Amino acid sequence: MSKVAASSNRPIYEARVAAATGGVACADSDTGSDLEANGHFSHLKDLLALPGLVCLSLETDAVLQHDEHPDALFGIVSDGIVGIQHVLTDGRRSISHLFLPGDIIDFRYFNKVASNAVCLFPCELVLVDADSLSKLGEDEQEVRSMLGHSLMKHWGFATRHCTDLARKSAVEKLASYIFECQNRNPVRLENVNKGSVHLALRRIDISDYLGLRPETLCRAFAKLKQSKLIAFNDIGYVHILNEDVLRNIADGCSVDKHLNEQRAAS
Amino acid sequence: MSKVAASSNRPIYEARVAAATGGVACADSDTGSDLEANGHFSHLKDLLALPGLVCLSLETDAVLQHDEHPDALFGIVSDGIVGIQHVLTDGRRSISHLFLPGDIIDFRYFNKVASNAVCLFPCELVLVDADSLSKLGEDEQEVRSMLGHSLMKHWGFATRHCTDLARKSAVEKLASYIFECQNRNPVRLENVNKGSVHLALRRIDISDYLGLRPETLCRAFAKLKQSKLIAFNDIGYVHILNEDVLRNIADGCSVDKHLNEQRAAS
DNA sequence: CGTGTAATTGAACTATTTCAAATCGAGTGG
DNA sequence: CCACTCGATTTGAAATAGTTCAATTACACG
Repeated sequence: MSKVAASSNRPIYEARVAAATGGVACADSDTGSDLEANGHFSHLKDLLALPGLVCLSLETDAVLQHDEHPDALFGIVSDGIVGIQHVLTDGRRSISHLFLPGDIIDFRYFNKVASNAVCLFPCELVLVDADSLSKLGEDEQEVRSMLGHSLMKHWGFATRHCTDLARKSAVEKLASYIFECQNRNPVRLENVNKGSVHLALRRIDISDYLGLRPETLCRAFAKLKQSKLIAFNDIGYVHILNEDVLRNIADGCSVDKHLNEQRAAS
Repeated sequence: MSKVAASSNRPIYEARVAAATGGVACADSDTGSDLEANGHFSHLKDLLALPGLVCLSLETDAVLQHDEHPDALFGIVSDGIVGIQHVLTDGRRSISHLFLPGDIIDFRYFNKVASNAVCLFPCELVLVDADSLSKLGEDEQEVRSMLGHSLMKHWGFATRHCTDLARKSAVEKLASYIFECQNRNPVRLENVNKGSVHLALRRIDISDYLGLRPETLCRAFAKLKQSKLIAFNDIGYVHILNEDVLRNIADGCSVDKHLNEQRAAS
């Protein structure tokens, strides 16, 4: 369980990285509880304390090569963000799925997807193989059950993301994404400034995730800002000013009506 | 295991319906093998032979009410198509996921999705609960493993569908959908006329699935037809005339270049 | 204080939507 | 068997949201 690379230049996950740098086995203080909170699984600490787990450190844009770790059953994202990226022959890119810290990447059918798992930031992954898993004894069954739940949860994310992509306008997609960040991001810092949501990704990645060009995404941000629904405070964070209206927009309540009202009033 | 309604006016699944009408327990001749082929699971026959399983017959547009069957762990679609449908407050509709005959709908996290499972055709569903499952004895574990695999497969479908929705043009989406039908549809009839693919859904449902308006979908069909890439034979079926080019389009190889070449040549 | 990348803005262009109208097809009743 | 009806599908023309491309600004880093 050696570390290949360390440190991250992002401020957001600093606390987590610091904890993880001490080694995964003793990451049961702070990181552990975050992971647990996200995974709804009480035995994650035991799982991470297993001997012989491989801990991967990957740089931004690194592709997760499953063939290099054929024994790995699943991987837990302990830091960074992994995206499932698909590139059309054309060159057009899209990100279809996100794995945030605490999320589990199930490798069992991974090879069936013609896309790559790409690190959108420097990432830390803990790989779990069947052998290590069997050392858990009677808890192994519970881990496998957790795997199933994790999978179902991610199927839900993917399904919801499809509804975002299918019929929503750029502004609606963005509003929906902001709430997705609010719900999924396990980072505790957001509790400090109430209503402040970390956007997790760079603009370009958000636009790939939402099926928009960066320019369009930028204009969507501008519209929400002009309409006084959100404000930018720190870099990478947005402050939700009117959660009700923003949620209506995310749910597809004739966006423009709301936006035009707001903009006319200002 | 009583049948509420029977018969379907669609020609496609006639064989299956006929087999299933004899009762699920004895559907191990034809239907069983189809289901098996789709589910990659060799014990489905044993599973379907379990006593006490609930067999649901649902009409078109019926919503699958999971609360009415709280004990059900999962359901196997034995006939018809179930779609996960989401309606925006606006009224805009989208279908984010499809369950075809042989597919397994996992109920464990079903309530976490704010969408409805809607029958897009008259459907037959076999519900499996934990009690019945435990009667399988040592095979139970294998069934649970199969559940995991099914889930992973469907996560893959959802992920791929996201890439279709995100950046592809109407024509590309349609081409992609045609191949999805070719791959996923377990109906054997398509083997009879080589190259003939059953489109599974009505135009309106395909358009909901692809995030397009019916008019746009229709124009996409027209373009593929004009370009001599597909032809319509029987109703609901398309014949693929140039699989290579169609696949290039589906993979996003600058559609219009291809289409314009083809149309110029005609 | 330059340098390079990411983010933003503007203006022309294009694909998709929208709305309205026509056509098709299955089922119904005479 | 044919006319009729209702819903699904198709076609057309105008409107619009998003893309494209080019240029500018902002920002982190050495």
